Amino acid sequence: MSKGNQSTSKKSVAYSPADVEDGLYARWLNRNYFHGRVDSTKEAYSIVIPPPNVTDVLHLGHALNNTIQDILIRKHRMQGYEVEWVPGADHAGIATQVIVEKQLKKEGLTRRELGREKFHQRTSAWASRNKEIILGQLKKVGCSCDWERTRFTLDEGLSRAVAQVFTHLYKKGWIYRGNRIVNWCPSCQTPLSDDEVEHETFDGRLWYIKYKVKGSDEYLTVATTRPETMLGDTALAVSPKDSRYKKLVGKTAILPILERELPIIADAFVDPEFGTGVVKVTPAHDPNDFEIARRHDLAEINILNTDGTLNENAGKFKGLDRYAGRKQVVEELERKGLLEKSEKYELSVGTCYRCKNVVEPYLSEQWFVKMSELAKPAIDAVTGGRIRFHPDYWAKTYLHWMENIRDWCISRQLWWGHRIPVWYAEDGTMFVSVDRPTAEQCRGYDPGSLVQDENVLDTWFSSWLWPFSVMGWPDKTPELTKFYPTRVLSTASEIIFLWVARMVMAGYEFMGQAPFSDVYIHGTVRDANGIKMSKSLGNGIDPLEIIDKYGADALRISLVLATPDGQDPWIGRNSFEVGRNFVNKLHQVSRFIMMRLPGKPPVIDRVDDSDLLMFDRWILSRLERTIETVNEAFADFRLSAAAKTLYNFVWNDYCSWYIELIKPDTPGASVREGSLNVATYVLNQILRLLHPFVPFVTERIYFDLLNVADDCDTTLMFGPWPTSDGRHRDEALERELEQIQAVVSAVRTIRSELDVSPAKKSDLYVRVKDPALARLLEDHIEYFRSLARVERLYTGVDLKKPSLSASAVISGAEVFVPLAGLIDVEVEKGRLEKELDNIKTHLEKTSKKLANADFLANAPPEVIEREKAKKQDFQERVEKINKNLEQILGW
RNA sequence: GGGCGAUUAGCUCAGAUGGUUAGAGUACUUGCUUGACAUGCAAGGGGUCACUGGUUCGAUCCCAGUAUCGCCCACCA
Repeated sequence: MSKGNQSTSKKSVAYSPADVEDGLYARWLNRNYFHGRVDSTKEAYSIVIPPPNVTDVLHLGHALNNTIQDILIRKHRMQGYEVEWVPGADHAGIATQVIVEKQLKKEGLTRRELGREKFHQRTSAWASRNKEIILGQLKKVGCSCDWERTRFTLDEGLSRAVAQVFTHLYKKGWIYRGNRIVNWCPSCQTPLSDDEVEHETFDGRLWYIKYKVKGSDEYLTVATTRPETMLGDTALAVSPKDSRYKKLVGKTAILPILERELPIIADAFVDPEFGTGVVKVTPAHDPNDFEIARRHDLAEINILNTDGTLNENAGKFKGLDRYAGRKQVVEELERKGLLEKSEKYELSVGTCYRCKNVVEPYLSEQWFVKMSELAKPAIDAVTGGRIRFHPDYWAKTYLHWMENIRDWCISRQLWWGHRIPVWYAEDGTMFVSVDRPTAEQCRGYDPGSLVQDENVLDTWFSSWLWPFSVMGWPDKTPELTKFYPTRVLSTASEIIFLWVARMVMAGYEFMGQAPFSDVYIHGTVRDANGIKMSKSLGNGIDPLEIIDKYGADALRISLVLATPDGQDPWIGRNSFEVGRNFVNKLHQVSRFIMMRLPGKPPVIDRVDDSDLLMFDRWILSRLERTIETVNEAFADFRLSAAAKTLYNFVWNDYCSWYIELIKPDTPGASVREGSLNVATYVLNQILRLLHPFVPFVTERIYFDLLNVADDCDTTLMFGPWPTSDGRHRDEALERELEQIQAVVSAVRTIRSELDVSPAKKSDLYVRVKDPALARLLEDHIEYFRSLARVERLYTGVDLKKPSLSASAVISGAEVFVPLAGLIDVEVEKGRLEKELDNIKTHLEKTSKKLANADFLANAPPEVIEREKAKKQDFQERVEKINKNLEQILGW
């Protein structure tokens, strides 16, 4: 066989996730492993998925978020909890409607032409298609959701919950209908809640408009960023404290163009320091002006149509778009000499979070939820520590919003969503009821003649109920009893207000307790350049593409490793190689072990303590330390740290050192039985610890290790999860191994720097300070012989340096490798001088410290002792290196 | 205007009641087809821990300020 063929045949031993993942997932599903049982006696651990919007297929952010949840779920399932992870999707009111209307537009249709019924059918079909795609994606990622309990925010059950909540709050007086200034999106033609508005900074202008004072030649100048709104002015206002304008209060000004008479009023809202100190009052298009108008009983003139064009109140500007209207108003003012000036002005304007158009403050009649009472228990829950944020600084953000909470505009002039459960009689009488009012409920009216409110509810009005509505509320279901409250809510920071905060309020109001105890806030996924991934920028990465190329396990562990706690991960396509390589490494080391295993079933769950050699005890000590660190990290929701700990343990301690140390020198020879047992035991523990992160490859290896048929009942999924009793922890042993590692590394460095072929073995001389180290090395030379390419080992306290040998000085020992004919004197000299410089620097630092009387007087004794020991060590090494250098010069 | 976070190797990030020779991955350089793995092994180079002060015997770590970047909140007409 040619070399080329060999290398291709070698490639085939690489782990192939595509051959493993789908089959295992189907198997888990078939066996119903993901289903949470309400009649279980085990303690419950539940999570509800943040329901993805049906508008989008999953992106990397979802992959990350759901991987995090799956890790928590799988770990607790292994720990013996009765686990429930409720999946589902959100109907995403505005977002979905905007997309479907765009599709209609392409076909030359509008939703009105189609009619409400047909529009709803069409949207519904589109949404459920997307929902299936999304749920399929979650399965590809490996999420162990309870698919029997999949929910959709528009499901019948959840819709009943929504209507129930509406009527409940209405009866309490916490839902009201009123004329208020709302954030109106002229493109979506619906109001938005304050939290759905995104503020952006724009380069705008400030126009100074002159208003004539009636019966005089005086003019008042008013500055505005939206000159077209002057068409809706119903007053001018000044500060009551402003002496400049005192005499004008009570007089009348003339609105330019429309020539309407405007009262000049005094209101404390006006800041005399700002602008000209005079404010135009446009009650229908500015929230402050609206308040002023209410105080002064002013008229409210709406100048806009719902689509953002000017209406009949705009006079000759009627029909113009708001911006065209602005331009023409400015031009006309200029012609009339009523525009004093205009200047550049940076302003922040609200935009629609769905369609990105600039929203208009707009007076209309809408439904609102009064929030102040709802917020109280939700504030207490966080200040009282019953709900914890991770990282905890998000609690501040949450509390700041809660403490300044404003009423929530919940009605939307859309068709896609939960219809408001309010019915009207012809005379305007209103009935609020979960279902169409019965004859009894609307006495005196024919129930059939009642007309339901045309509008729907904010999409968040259903998602804020999610933690209990998915479990069947308002019915008292076994699911609610067993699985409410949930444990953890995992999400990115963007929806803390829109969703998390509101869920807490709903949890207290309707269930009497918090919906979860911990809120895990992870970062927002950014691309390799730090730009937020988004559809519109096209910099997103499709998780399925990554799964196809690298596998779901690689996707998962790579995401977790790349996501620092609380910070935004920067992810490029090659970020996933880290995980792919790691998964393969795990697969390879398992192969190594399995190749050595005798035919009989291996012992995987215990070790024989009486049959342990040094390295066996060492890896067990390291394992227990790793288990402790991982469990601590989980307790603090530091998943990335847990993953990193495991990554390092597997790759460095287990593969690079332990396996290499127990690997027999001669090819094909068997590994010592006791060590093979330890290696297998540790592998089993590794598989368990890693299973939440990389469920597929670990389960696959587990089957192979036990050599079980695919249709057996074996699985890692139900644990046990590793714990440590510290029985094998041995610090002294770990120190000893570090000494061996230091010797091996020193030899490797010498050989590498002097360019010695790995094929060539060499002798090793180690001059030790403490005979114990000599014994340690002598006793274990057979284990590290091949790691350091050692032919014969010589040790001793007074060992003579062999001639023509390269040297290295480490703590407590000198290492000599005789390399007659291979040493380039200059290279060796360079090496030693460099090391000498390095040690000298440290020696200086330490000496300086110890020469400082203040240090000696104040530092704790153990710190002084440590410094002294360091100083001595450095000193000895400097002397030794110097000696070795002298010798070289003699060559 | 207010608040929050970040600033450590070319890049992405760890780090510690304040005393470690400041680490990892990646990229880079060199050597290696070694009977688990080239998706690998070994070795190497690379850092005034953003800046300025302060506290301290000692600061990359604590405090204050500055700068830069990012995010959130806010009725600056």
